[in-house]
Amino acid sequence: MVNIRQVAKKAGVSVATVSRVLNHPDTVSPRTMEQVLETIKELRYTPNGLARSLALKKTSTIALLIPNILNPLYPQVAKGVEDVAHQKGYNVLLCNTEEKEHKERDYLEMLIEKRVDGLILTSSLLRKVDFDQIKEKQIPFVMIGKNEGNIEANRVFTDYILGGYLATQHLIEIGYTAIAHISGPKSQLASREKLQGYKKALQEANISLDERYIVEGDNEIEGGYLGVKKLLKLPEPPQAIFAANDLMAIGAIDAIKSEGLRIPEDVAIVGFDDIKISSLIEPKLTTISQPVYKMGLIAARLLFDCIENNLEEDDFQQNIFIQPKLMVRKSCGCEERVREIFN
Amino acid sequence: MVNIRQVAKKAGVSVATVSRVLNHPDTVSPRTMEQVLETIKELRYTPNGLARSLALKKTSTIALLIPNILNPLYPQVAKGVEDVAHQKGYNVLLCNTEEKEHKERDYLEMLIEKRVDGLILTSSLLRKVDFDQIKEKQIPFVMIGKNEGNIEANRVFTDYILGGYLATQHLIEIGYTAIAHISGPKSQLASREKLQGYKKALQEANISLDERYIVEGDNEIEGGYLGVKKLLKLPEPPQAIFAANDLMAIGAIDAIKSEGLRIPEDVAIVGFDDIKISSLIEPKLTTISQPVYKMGLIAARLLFDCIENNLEEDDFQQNIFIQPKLMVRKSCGCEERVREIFN
DNA sequence: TTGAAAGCGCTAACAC
DNA sequence: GTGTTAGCGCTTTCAA
Repeated sequence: MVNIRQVAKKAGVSVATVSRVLNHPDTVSPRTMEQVLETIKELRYTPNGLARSLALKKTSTIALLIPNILNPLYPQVAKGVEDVAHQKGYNVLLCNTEEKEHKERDYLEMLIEKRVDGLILTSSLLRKVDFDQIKEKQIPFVMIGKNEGNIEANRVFTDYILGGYLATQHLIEIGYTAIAHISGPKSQLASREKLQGYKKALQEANISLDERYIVEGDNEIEGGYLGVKKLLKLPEPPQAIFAANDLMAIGAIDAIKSEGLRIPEDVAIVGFDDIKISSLIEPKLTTISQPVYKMGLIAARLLFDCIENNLEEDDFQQNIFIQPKLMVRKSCGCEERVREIFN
Repeated sequence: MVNIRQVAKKAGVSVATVSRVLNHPDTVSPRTMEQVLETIKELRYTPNGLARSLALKKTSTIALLIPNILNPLYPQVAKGVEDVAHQKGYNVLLCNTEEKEHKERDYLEMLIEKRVDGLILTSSLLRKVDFDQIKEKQIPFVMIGKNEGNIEANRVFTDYILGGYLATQHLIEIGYTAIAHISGPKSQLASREKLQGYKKALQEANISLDERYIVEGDNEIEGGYLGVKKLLKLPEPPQAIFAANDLMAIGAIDAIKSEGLRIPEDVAIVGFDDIKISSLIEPKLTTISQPVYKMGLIAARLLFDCIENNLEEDDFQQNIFIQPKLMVRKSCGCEERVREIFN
């Protein structure tokens, strides 16, 4: 591939001049400018970004680590990040960690070697040592979602305790008392927080906790399906279920239907995430919404703030809190209940 | 950040030796090896991949261009690509082109500058000149899906004409004659091919084509919704609809329900893609399946073949054809019809 | 087995 | 305005 020297030679100028034409057009005479530009076109010269990055110590590349690209939540985050990155002239390296700590760490290593300008970590499983490494290498990073160990970092997150609380409380308000919870993997902080919110709501309403009503899922459709199958086998099956994410809620709905039961008449469901499909399935899913696309945007902007202003990590440490919101639709049986009350 | 020279100095060896330890461990004495490894750890040295890539003319990075990450089809492709890339020790740059030709071209430019080792293009809008550029720069690439102009390339694709044909033919077999089609943007080859398959099936069955039965959508849920609204206003609304993708089919179902009509009794629906959600909505969607995850895998493997064997583009030009498959579920009314026949 | 040194292609400080 | 040149951090050839 043709390089800057060949361009310089053919244009009858120095490499510095060619470089100037590309990077500081205003410092070069119109005449030379034109000449150089022309030979660039003639030779089909494409500057070598590696060399450029090496000299500049800047790659114009950031990385986005997500646990599972097949969960519709994350493409939304990715789009948010990508949108602002592209606008800023950056590329984004996509790393799908599959919720494997070692894979995430693997990636981290590769990314440091590649000298990415910044990192966005979602639902990270990394530990303090890993973050110490990132900080030592002075790589700006932003986290989406909280994680174990309460790492100091710029962070965009929603309060899952509150979310879990809101979901459960809504079911309680409607009038249910036998409320089950299909949680995500307990190994994840997010799952435990949602569970905590669930418990808090029950407690506040003086509903005693039945441990059999809490089943652990995998945050996938299948997990919701299996969870319901388990719950319905109980001597006293629940009247309502709070699923820790929409995917599991969808699986739950599928399972409930397969048992010949109706939603919400026989079993009410509330999900979490408000993925697009949730408002399109039958019955439309009542769920807790978190604006993930926006979270991606915000995280990326935060990251670029760090990158561009060369902020020390400790300077500004922002924790941006995103409020989860209850989206009332059909699956919770809210309407039926209201009708009942007013008739 | 600490560099190879500092490691060499502290370890009391030359930079060449440090480099050897990292890249050709077998050519170095155990003693030196150990020493170097130790100082590497001590100094927390992470090799600079940029410099390495510059010297090696190899970045261990490939790029994946997709039109719309929010369409569940593409995360599947991305996962396929990412899975094999990661296994090969490569990173993947994700580029969301939003079906904008200029954005795709923009990206291409950036990617060439970054000297990616290879490219995977899905549903590309690029033209011959762009591909000429890629070829001239000798960047291996694989295309997923056909595109305008019939570019010579390694390619993994499904026959959309056949897919459209299969979908329509199935509706005809069931007994429908008033069959509408909600197409994707006609500007896209894929949309036109599906339409072509639709027409072919009608023609074969001697059903005359009614142009009012063909409406153009946007491949999004909304497009399907709007399409149905338009179709149902016709003096003789269709009994069945073939939607060019599942997203539009889902929108269509929503619209049909909102009109108080039943599926498939009043209007039958067939989609295209078989995204995961299709088997979970009510009624379960009959659709044409293309194994996109596998297509991603295959495309990536093909790409790495080119990269690793340094194949000339013209050498081996593979066109891998993936068979679309009809998935019969509920939305087409197939069962009802069968029951009718046997009663 | 190891070291010296020439490149990889670019940027920017410095000199003219 | 423009050219010369010293890096940026690595790999690899060649010689020892």
